[in-house]
Amino acid sequence: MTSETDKPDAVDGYLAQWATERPDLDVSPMAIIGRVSRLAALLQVRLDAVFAEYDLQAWEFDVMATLVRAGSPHELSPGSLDRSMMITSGTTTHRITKLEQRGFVTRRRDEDDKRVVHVMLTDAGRMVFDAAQVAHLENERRILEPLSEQHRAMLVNSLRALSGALGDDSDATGAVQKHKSA
Amino acid sequence: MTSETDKPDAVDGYLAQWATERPDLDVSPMAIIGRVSRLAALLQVRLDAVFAEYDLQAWEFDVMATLVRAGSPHELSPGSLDRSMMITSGTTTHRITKLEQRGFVTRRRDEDDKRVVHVMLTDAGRMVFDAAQVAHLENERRILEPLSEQHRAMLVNSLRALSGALGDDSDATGAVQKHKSA
DNA sequence: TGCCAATCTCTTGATGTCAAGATAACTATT
DNA sequence: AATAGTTATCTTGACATCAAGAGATTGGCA
Repeated sequence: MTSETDKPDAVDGYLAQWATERPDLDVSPMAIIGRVSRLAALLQVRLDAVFAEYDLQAWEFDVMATLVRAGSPHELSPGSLDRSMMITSGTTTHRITKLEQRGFVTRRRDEDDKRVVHVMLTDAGRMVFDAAQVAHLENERRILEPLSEQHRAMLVNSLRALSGALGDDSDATGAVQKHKSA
Repeated sequence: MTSETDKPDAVDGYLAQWATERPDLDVSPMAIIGRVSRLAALLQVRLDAVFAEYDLQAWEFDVMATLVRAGSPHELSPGSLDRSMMITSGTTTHRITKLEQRGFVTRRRDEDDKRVVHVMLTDAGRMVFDAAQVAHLENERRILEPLSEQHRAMLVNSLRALSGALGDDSDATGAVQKHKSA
């Protein structure tokens, strides 16, 4: 089931401990799910280090990336940001306020629908983001550099399959319904 | 590079947006790193739902799992828990205190070295954990059920390769040095 | 037209986490 | 012994996040 060719990692260590302590249990799903969770945490540390060089938090980069990705004029409503970033509306308010204080985004009320706010990236925000993004992508490339082309292709394919198992299709804007298990 | 056989997921959507907005940038690393991060968040929601059925937070399950995994007599020092769980000592203190209040663990000072504390799972804690773990593993199996055996094997192998790229070898007890790149 | 339900943003209070440092206990060297 | 450095745990203050709901605005339907 698991290849013997690769060096055992920390999750292999966990699995071995469980095999000793609870040999009656089948803990094999952890080989996938536990690894995804652990790898995400390890990756985050590496990504944060580069964001810090630009005096940015990962969540600040995230907000700005979402605005840039949206295309010109690089503005979205708080509600759209909620859904894109898998966070609650209170968190979005907080993030926008902080970024506004730093001069990276501005708030503007919609004229037609006065409930709506438009969050727009400022020139200063765009400049910081563009610089950070280049470094961020270099960092990501550096992290993946030890992987063979075959391993990268396998990762993309199998991770996409896992996305499918989780129902994360391409028109899922990012929203996640908590405690609503289909 | 990326297979065309699988249904596009949300990350494919992001990549397409970047291809439109910044065609000059090579954002292909996101196909792996972005997916791992997103999948971890999506998985966490699914795992939390089952923990909630046992009135447990994921971090409570984590602490108890670490103690059980350690083997009889199911006790570890706070420092060991820090390192196993990739959290800071302050967080560990808080977690132990909360679990102690719920009667799931006890603190005991070491007789020989009075700096040291032993955190031990209580019978009540062990009973709750054992029940939750069975449900948790069932949940993980259910999540992975849509995946073919081939996809699962690919996932394990390629994720382990990514562990290797991140230097997460089997004697990495869980400790992560922040901002100490190489 | 007037009102009710839906929509959108923001507020509040609680919680888990971290960084930095305080406190206590041990160890090695003199 | 005495002291300095090391180790282990806990404390403090700041902060990002969430759940729940408040406040404001809009749109549909009587």
